[in-house]
Amino acid sequence: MDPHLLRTYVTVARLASFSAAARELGYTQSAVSQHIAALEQDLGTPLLTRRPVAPTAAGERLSEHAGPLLLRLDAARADIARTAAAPEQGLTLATTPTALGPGVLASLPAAGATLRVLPRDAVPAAVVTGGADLGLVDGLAAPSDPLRLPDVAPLTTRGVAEEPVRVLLPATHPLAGRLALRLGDLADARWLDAPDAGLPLDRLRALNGGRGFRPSVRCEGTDLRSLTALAAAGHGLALLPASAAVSVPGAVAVPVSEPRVVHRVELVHAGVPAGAAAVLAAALTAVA
Amino acid sequence: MDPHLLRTYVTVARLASFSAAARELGYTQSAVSQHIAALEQDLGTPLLTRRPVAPTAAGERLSEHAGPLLLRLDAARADIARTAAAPEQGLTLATTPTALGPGVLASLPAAGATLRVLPRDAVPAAVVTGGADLGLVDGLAAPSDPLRLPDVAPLTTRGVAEEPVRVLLPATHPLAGRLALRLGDLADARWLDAPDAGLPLDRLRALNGGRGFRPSVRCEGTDLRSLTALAAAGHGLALLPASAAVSVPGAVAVPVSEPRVVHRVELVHAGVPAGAAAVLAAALTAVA
DNA sequence: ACGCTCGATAAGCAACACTGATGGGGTGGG
DNA sequence: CCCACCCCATCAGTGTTGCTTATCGAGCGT
Repeated sequence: MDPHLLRTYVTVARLASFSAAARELGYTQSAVSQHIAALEQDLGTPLLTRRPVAPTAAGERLSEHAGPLLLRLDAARADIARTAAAPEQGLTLATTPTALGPGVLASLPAAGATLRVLPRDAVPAAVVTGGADLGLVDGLAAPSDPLRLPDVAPLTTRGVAEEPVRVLLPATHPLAGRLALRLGDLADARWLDAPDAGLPLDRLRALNGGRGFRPSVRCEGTDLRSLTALAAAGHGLALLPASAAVSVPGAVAVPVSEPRVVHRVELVHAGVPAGAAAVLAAALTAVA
Repeated sequence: MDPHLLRTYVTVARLASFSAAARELGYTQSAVSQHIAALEQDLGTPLLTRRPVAPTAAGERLSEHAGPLLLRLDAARADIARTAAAPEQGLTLATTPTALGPGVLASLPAAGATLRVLPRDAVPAAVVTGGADLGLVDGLAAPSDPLRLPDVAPLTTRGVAEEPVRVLLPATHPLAGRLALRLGDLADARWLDAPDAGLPLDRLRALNGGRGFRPSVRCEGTDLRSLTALAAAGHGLALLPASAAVSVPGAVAVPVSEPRVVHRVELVHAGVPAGAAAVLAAALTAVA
């Protein structure tokens, strides 16, 4: 289970082609073929069907493991590089789009920081691999409960902000006039599925006992404006933090009364922040 | 970052000796020396001080990463072996000592299953590496909230049981006569530290805002009887699930009223349980 | 001062990991 | 229908790697 073999396996699986993977990795096709053969011999089972190239059941399992494994490997390497030498360059902050509430925005420095808006899972990854000094992740949680994060590497988190959530409904929706809504009443509606933009549909489904919250349009990317436009056009409902759920023409944002969940933002960093990162971290947590 | 190099690094760090690690791994001392040198060159920084052999700061970081990394590697290998061929042998159930409540015990089959009582962290590890078909882990949680588990590999969990917790106090303790106690009132007392037996002192401290709950005697191993004996002898307090906190002579178990936490037991398994494992899983979850 | 142990280093050798070339199987165009 | 093409598997060749044995210098206890 050499990491190199793992890396070629994932690219082959992704591109569904030995030759294309070889080109991308800078190997010959022969080498890639031998890599896969070595992996299959090591694990004692075929991982890919040839012609067409597709993962077998065992290969599916490996695909699921290989990503986090390689990520953790990079995280370890980055962590060590970080402790070995802290060059302290320009500060970068990775964040999900919905984590940028008013409190956070207020405490950003006027200049000198770069912001990377990423999908939800990519934020911890960026922080552990050194792609960002600090990260902001958000999610739904019971009040004052911590978020559940993938522990790709040792991370420390601190709560930064909590705010109520609202449902974004088209103005024509029968419940659009309500002052507050229970999520359970909307379980049978169609919901927008936008995992990159921080809309955790599976999380809602879990809160509801695994039922309901069927997805309508799936929306990839991290742009919130498109999402609200979709909701206004009646393509599905969306659950957003109060500050992000602005009422645009054609849509209204109604507070959620039940269950008692809040939109929570957490600051995540690897190790102990130093220099400019420490200043920003202090400013961000002072809001809370 | 070859896994082999990682493995030799962790054994060298653990044994604090190149030669001893070489003996344990079946290499020559020279090979181990070259392994470490290769790692250090790859990462561009010294990892160990020689004479005496001890990890540097970078080495400490690596130690923290290497364990989960190797565990996940084993988990991937075991997972693939599992999907490739399901031999379905004798069923083994890994469990923490305090997870074995009355409900769980009642639904165990009369024979044919083996039980492995392990420290808390070892249970998920055993399940993902195939050392056990099912696992039972326990911990403190808000009612009906899931536990926080290390995600060494994709695991599925299901709640099995919840029960109130009690504090085990020596009979001579000033609060021993109370009908119920608030944990906050006991933050300044000395507590038994028994991580293997499922007494999460750090978790209590976190609930209390990071303060208090100083450890007294540290008790390694998974034996609950020793723990209650220690508590009865006045060496420190212990927080246990109601069914485990039997009142022995010299000690009383008092319910906890605040904060509202329960002792929760979860069934954990990798993939979809089949055969005898599925039967046991169904029996266990039927209790909940 | 001596002997012992520990880790680093040098040299040798076998196994490995690539490359380039070749072959067989499937597919689409002429 | 057959040929040309693309794909992956396999083979032989070669430079590199990874391990071993052997030797050395340094610290430590006697």
